[in-house]
Parts: sequence; C-alpha cells; structure tokens
Amino acid sequence: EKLQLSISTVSRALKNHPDVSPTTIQQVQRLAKQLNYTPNVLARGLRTRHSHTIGVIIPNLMLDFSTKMINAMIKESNLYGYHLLISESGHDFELEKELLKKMVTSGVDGILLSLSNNTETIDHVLETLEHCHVVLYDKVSEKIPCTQIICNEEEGAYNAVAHLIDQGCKRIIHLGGATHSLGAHKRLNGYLNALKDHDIPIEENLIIRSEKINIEQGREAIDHLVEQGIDFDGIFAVTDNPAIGAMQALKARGIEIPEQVSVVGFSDSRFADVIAPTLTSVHQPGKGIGTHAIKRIVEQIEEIPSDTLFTYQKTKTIELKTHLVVRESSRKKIVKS
Amino acid sequence: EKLQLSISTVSRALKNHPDVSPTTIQQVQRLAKQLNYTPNVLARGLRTRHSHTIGVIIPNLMLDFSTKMINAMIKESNLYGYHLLISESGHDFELEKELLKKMVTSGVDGILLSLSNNTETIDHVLETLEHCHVVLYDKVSEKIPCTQIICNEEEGAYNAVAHLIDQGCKRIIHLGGATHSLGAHKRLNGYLNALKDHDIPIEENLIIRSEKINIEQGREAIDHLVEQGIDFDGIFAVTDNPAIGAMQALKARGIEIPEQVSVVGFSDSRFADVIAPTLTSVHQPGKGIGTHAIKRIVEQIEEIPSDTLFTYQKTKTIELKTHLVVRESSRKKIVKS
DNA sequence: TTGTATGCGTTATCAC
DNA sequence: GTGATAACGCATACAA
Repeated sequence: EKLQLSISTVSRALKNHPDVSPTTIQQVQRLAKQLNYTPNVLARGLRTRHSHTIGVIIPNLMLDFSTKMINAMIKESNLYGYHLLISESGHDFELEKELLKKMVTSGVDGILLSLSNNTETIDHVLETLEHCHVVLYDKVSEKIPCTQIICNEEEGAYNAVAHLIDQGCKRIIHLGGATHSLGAHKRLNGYLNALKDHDIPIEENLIIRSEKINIEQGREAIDHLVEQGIDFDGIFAVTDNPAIGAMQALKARGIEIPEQVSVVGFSDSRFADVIAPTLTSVHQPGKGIGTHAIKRIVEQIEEIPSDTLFTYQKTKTIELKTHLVVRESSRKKIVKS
Repeated sequence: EKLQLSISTVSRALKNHPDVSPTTIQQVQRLAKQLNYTPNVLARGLRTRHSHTIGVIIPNLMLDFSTKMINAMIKESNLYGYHLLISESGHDFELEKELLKKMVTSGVDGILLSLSNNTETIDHVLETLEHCHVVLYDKVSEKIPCTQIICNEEEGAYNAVAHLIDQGCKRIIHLGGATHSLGAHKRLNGYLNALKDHDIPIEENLIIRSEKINIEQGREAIDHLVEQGIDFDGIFAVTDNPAIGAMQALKARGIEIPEQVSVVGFSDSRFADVIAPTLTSVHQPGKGIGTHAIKRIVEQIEEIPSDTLFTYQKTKTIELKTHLVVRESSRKKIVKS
C-alpha cells in the first residue's frame, strides 16, 4: 500500500473523495484491484460505528411463510453488503425482550422485528427505537412509531370469504387462530365483514378458535363439528395447515370437495399445490415483505444519523397486496350458461 | 469504567484472567453487570482478528431440506455467539468461486460449504482452505481435505429399495436426478446395489434421468412410461417432489397406490405427511447436519490458530444416519398369516 | 497482582 | 491536492 503515496491519500482515493486528483485516484484504484486489496470491515466499522449487521427477530422460523420472508431478506441484504443476525422468539415475550436488548448491545445497525403473539406491552420496542433503527414487518403494532411492512390481511380474508359466497356458500366455517394473534384478528374481521356485506347472518358456533393452528387441529375441529351435526358448506381457515386438516377430515368422511364443502386457506404455502384437490388460498407476498423490510432498514441506516433517531420516530406503513389464488377446493363445477 | 482500576485490569477481569485477584475480578464483573457494559465486538475483533462470522454457501435455499439445515445453523450459531453470512450459489460454479473469495476477503472466521452440482474443479476450495477454516456439508467431495458432514445417502437409498422389494415389488422405476448431482449418484448406486443383492435384473429403461427434479417432471416421466406400455410395480424417486408428481400421475390414471404401484421418496419433506396417500420417504437429518456443521466449524475456529491451517488439512468425515419412514404409499395391505 | 504503552486498520481533522 | 496524526475500543507484551 505504501508504494508511492501516503496512507491517507490512498484512503481517500478509494472512496472517490473529491479532494483528490483524478489521476492518482485511478492509479490507486488500479493497483488496489491488482493486489486485490479489500478494506478491513472491522476496522472500518470500529471507526464509523457501523457493523453492517441487521438483526432479524421472527416468532417462528419453521413456517413456509417465514422461509419465504427470510430467504428474501438474505438475498436482499447480500446485495447491500449487510449480514443478518437471525433469531427466533418462539412467541415468547420475555425472550423477545431479551433478544432485542442483546441485539442493541451487540451493535447491530438496525433491527427487523415481527412481534410475537404474546407481546403484551411495547415499552421494550419503544426503548429500542431510541438507540437503534427498527422496522416492523408482518406482525406489527400501530402504536409503535416506525416503518411497518405488512400486507392487507383483512382485505385478503374478506376477498376469500366473498369468493366462497360467490361460489354459493351460505354457511361458512371459520377456523380461527390464537387469541392474541394479530393476524388471526384481522382475518376474523375480514370474515365477519364479508358476511355482513353479503347479508349472511353470523353464527357463533361456526367460528372455531384454537391456540394451536396445525393440520391436526383442523382435522379435529371439522370432526367435532360434523359429529355435533352442524351443517356447513364452506370453510375459511386462518392458515393453510388447518385447511389441509379440514380437507383430510372431509375426505375421510366421504364429503366431496368442493361440491359439498368448499375450502379456502391463507398464506398460499407450497402445500396448496400438492394436496388433492389443490387448495384455494390467499397468497401473502412473503418475498416482497422480506425484500422491502431490508430495503427500508438499509435506507434508514444509511440516511439517518443515529444520534437524531428520537426526532425521526414516525409511523410509515407500507402495505403490500395479497391476492386470492383460486384452485380446485373452491371451484364449484357449476356450468354457467 | 475508570472508577477505581486501570483499563487493563478491567479487561483481564472480564476475561477471567488467572493473573488477577479473585476479589477484584468479582468487583469488576459485578459493576459491569450493573452498568450493563458490553464489550465492543468490532474492536475486539479488530484486535484478535476474529469477526465471529461464519459464511454459509448453499446451492438452493428454497428446498425444504435446505430450510431445515439453515434453521438449525441459525439456532446453533446463536448459541455460540456467531453471525451467519448466508449466500446461495444457485448451482452456478462461477458464482460459487466468487462467493468463496468474497467471504474470505470480507473476513469470515470460517466457511460452511455445500458444493453445487456444476462444480467441476476443486481448486478454488483448496486455495480457500489455506486461508480460512472450511467445513463441507451435505454435498461434499472426498478430494478436499477437511471436515465433512454428510448422511449415508447410498445406504438410505439401498434400504428404501430393499423395502420396496420386501413389499413384493419386482420392477422398480428409479426417477433419478441431475447428471452432475453428487446425491443423485449415491442414490442411484443404492438403488443398483439393492437390486443386485436381491437378484433382480437391472433394466435400463426403468431408470429415468432428469436434470430438473420437480413435481411436474415426476408426473411427466410416469405418464411417458405408462404410454410406452412399460410395466412396473414400484417407484423409488431421488427426491420427494418427483415422487409426488409420480403419485399424481398414477392417481389420474386410476392406478392404485400402493396396491398396484408402491412409491418411495427421498428427504422426508413436509409434503410426505400431507399428500394422500402419505408418502414413504428416506428421512435425511437436516437439522443434525446443520447443528454438527456449526459445532465443528466453531471448534476449528476456536482451537486451531489460523496460521497453522495448512498443517491441519485432513479429511474427517462425520456421517449421520438416514432412516426410512414407512407410510401408506408403500405399505401393501397384505394380511400376513 | 496491577498499571503502562503500543498496535490492530480505518477514517477524520488538521496542517501544509 | 496531499501528508501527518489522533482516535475508535480492546488486548497484550512488558515494566513495575
């Protein structure tokens, strides 16, 4: 490095500093390539207080939807030269608080947070917001003044139920999610509004709630309903998994899908295409959420000096669109003519 | 920090250095907790040339099996306080070389590498090995002298085919994978050996090869075979996806599974439990591979000084076990008595 | 056992 | 336009 010039000139030349002559700037950069020199990230970070690391907190890694978001984040962050520090909160409020604190003290440049179902207070997030850039994604809270990346879950649910009604369904089951789940609330609201708007009476015994939303639960719920003698011709599930369980239960009883009962799921997991009949589902833009989340946090990190963070706090919501993917499980074979 | 003692004493006290009195060591550590002091990772790294980052290269992120490994790596690395820098090679040889170089120059402490199908030479890995700790996982090459984490794919395939034979199958299709895929080779070998050992003639026209291994390909392959009038009573697929496609094709033609044709897949993806009939599959310990890979690389990083790397180069293979998960698609309903 | 001094590789602030 | 120099926060060889 010390071949002809001083250390500081070289440093500036590599950064295309305006105060350096175009000739030397070329010389230095050419030589740098030749020796394939790369600046030490650690030293640079130490000086600029910039770790080039983004913390990511997610409630549950093992979901298909989580995978889509995380993969998108990985790819997008590589584009900008950032590392990811990914942690799973497991819907544990205490762990979420701990992880948040840990990430701040370990010096991440920003944090991507998806709230757990059991997050009761938001003080820990508000406090973090003063020291570190935060972007909420997927599971968010409007009470927290920062950028939020979500998709229109309520509208997605509404459209799904409207589609069922459009197919002729009159008595639609809702397989709902956990009591504290933000997503489950929105999807329930979408369901309720769709019924209201189409003048279909809401019946409490058609709305099933469950803390665990998996295939088995869907199966059990439908078995239970059938045994109770409750009549229905449509199912809208909070997630694909219970929808799949429901379909299994229906098939086991010889109930035809979609002829007797139409089924719609939520999230458009990879299962939807594989199961028979294929499952109509609300597509959530997981990739888009992941990509946007990284984009926004990097923007904030690089544009906003961290010592003015407290002034910056303002809510900015980016809402991506869901769309219904209609497949066999809800396509009634009614000949229209 | 400068409350009573000098900076160096404090530094030593926090590291439990033996040269410091137990009394002060306690005082310092107690005060550190109280002020919740955390050492600056960057500065420490700059001094110790230790970035606490592990690079991970994987050919394809979107596979169920990849997700299992990556998730395990994420969790395990957090345990040891390491970050992950995950990149996808997309089975692109040139990109793999580039990523490897990039990771070394960006100062990762070690690299977890799964080779792409199109990796023709290994010089780039050998060179990397001299500068940086490397552990190969899943897709490996014995020519590279380093730790390798794999599972017994060949044996797994053998057992799967032996199981089909045991169920009475005589003419077993193999839906094989890409020409250059290391896994596909091993699984083909397992298939061939199982047939040999059970005195079943190997027929070339029962062995299908395909560069793309997805659901559609499985469907098309079976359609093609049936239309050719080729007779068969069992299918062993290189992966679950073509197995699922094969099942779809069979069901569409009214061929009974497992009565007329038994089907076995490979990797035990989450699809296996969802599809009807449920799919028998060789379970690959993705979680175990991920966990072990992180464990070994961290061991190497922390035990072996990087300036003696060239002396250390020795192949050490850790082989985890696969096991066959028998489900409906291969369980012939023959009453044994 | 503890304190002092130096350096890790950069960037930033000065002079020149 | 360029060169010296301090500082970032920590670890360590050496002196005390």
